[in-house]
Amino acid sequence: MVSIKDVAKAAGVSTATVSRVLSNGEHVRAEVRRRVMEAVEQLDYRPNLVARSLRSQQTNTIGLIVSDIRNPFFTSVSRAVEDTAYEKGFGLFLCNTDENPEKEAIYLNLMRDENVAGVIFSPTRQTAANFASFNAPFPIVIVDRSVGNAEVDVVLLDNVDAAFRLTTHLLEHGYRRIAALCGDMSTTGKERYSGYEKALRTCGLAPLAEQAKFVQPRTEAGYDATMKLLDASQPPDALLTTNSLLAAGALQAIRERGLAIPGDIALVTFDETTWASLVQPPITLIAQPTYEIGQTATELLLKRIADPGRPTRQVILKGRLLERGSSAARRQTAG
Amino acid sequence: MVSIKDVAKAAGVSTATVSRVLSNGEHVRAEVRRRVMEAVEQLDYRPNLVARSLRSQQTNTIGLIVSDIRNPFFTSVSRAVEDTAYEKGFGLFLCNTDENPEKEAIYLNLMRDENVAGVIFSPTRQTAANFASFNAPFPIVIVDRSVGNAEVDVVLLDNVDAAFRLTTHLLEHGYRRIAALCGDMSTTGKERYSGYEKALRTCGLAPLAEQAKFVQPRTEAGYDATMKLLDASQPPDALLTTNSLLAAGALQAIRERGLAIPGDIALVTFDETTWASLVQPPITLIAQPTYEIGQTATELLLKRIADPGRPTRQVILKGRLLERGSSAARRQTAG
DNA sequence: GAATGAATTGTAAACGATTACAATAAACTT
DNA sequence: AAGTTTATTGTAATCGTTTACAATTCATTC
Repeated sequence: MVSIKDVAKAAGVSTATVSRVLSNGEHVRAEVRRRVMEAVEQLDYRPNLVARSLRSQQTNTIGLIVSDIRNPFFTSVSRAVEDTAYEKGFGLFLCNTDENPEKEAIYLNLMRDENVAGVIFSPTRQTAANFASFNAPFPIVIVDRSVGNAEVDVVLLDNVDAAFRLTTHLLEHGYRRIAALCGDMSTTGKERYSGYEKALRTCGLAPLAEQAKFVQPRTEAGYDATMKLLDASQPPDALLTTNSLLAAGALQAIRERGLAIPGDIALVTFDETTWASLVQPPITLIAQPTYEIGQTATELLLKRIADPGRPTRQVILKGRLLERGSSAARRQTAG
Repeated sequence: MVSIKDVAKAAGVSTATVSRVLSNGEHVRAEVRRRVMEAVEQLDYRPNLVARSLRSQQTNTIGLIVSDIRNPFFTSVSRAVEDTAYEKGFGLFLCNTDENPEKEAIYLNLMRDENVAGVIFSPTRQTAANFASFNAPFPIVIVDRSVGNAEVDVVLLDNVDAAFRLTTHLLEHGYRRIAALCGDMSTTGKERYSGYEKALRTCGLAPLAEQAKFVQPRTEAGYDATMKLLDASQPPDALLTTNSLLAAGALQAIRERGLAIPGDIALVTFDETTWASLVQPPITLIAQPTYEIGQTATELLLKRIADPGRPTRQVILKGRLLERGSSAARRQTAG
């Protein structure tokens, strides 16, 4: 493997000069620069990034730590992150934590060991809670979740507002017994529950204790919880889930019980997916600007890497309510 | 940041001894080992992986280069790769190429610069064709695609067989005018076309030229191509697509034209997705063992990293045909 | 008890870049 | 023309490890 020494020798200069040419080209005579570039071409020299990192104490890699890349929300965010990082000359390190605080800690440590330039992180509530006490040697941008009072860059949806609107939409369409299935590991689930509750209270309703559940953000958990709701003595007339995995499970359960959407029960959720619009009836949902979230988070991160002292920023984005068939207006009944 | 020197000082030994304790613990007295470990604990020392990489000329990072992580097939594969790598103490570098040979080259070079231990790669046909000429300084395992005659580890589906079975399934269910939409950037698309054609010929049929199309593996392209097929003077009575993106586009088009599945046209495809089983009717498809593919590829890669001289292996997996409503038996007609 | 060998530890040279500092040359000043 | 800048280049230290080799200790053997 050809090193900077070989280039220096070939060009008849010192390694310092080669380095200068390659880093910015300044402080070098044009003629020498030309000779060096020629040698670089000739030898097909490519700087060893590991050596460069060691000496300069910085890498061109950022980390992305999410619960599961298979969650369509994170799939899309990750693509945006990778695109944006790529444009700016950064590589992407991917980590799946399964909402497991231990894996989160392990990966954060790995990021430290790898000396990444920064990390985009979607933490569990648990980790988010004592986030302030964790002082990483690299900048972190939080996505999709919120972290107590820590001074940190954040990009996330206005979850309370989004859930409020989604619930209000149901209320306005005549639904009254509205159940909610919320993810139990993230602040996101909690916040969306707040919005749901607020909307109900605004109409003088209270969320029924047995109808608002916090469950693991997984399809199977969505299925199980929905089955229980449907089999209750007073089943809901509408169901709100806080992510697409829960929604998929809920839909399966509803289908399995032979119930009609929205005739027997309405279904609304968060996150646009391929299936939500292909299914009959298509699902009403709050679409998050996933690509924008990933892009913004990456831009914030790169800016902070460039200028660690800059003031932190919290970017709160609004969701877009896509009204579709799964929550069509309810025929007026006695209830 | 605490370095190995600090640990050495604290434990009253040389850095070499600390290194020995941390690497395998051999050739060190038990008592000294204990002292060193104590110092490590005390100082919360973590080895700098960048320095380690530079000296030992190897990293614990592998690269994953795919066209687009948002393709559900790759989403799932990537998760398996990350899981398996994580278990073995390796990190994952993620790259999206958009089936663009230039980006492929750029990322392969980046992997070289980053000195990754190895790469799992799903190349375009173009790159696959002159793969033999590209000699990377790291081992590569190819997934999902095949590469001419190069001696290299490969994990992929038996595409010809899978497409043959899928097409035969259609034929057996009474479909005769079977069109195919194949991805145009990969060997996979070509191979699946072969299987499709072979099945037709076995029945004494020939694929109609205007009905077998190679298109970009994107939803929009699937939509456009399907529209053209449906608007032709002799539209097909069945449509086979070679991946889930094309299938989603095809389904949209069929819906938009108000046609019934499978009454007016059957639809079958490759790759299990959330939507394929939720949609009405559910879609008949060849399910790939995506997790197994990612896992196997990673295991092959790690084995080759450990032993570069080992013989290469080609793992050809069979797809599983899931017969569902979208290809239900056709009522016998004059045709 | 000297010689031999094994086990343990330290010294110092890598790995391949960047960069502070010194050295030299060239270009201005006055 | 001597002194002062300024621009260009090289020397060598450095980043934090690993590891070849030498050195030391200690037990074993004859």
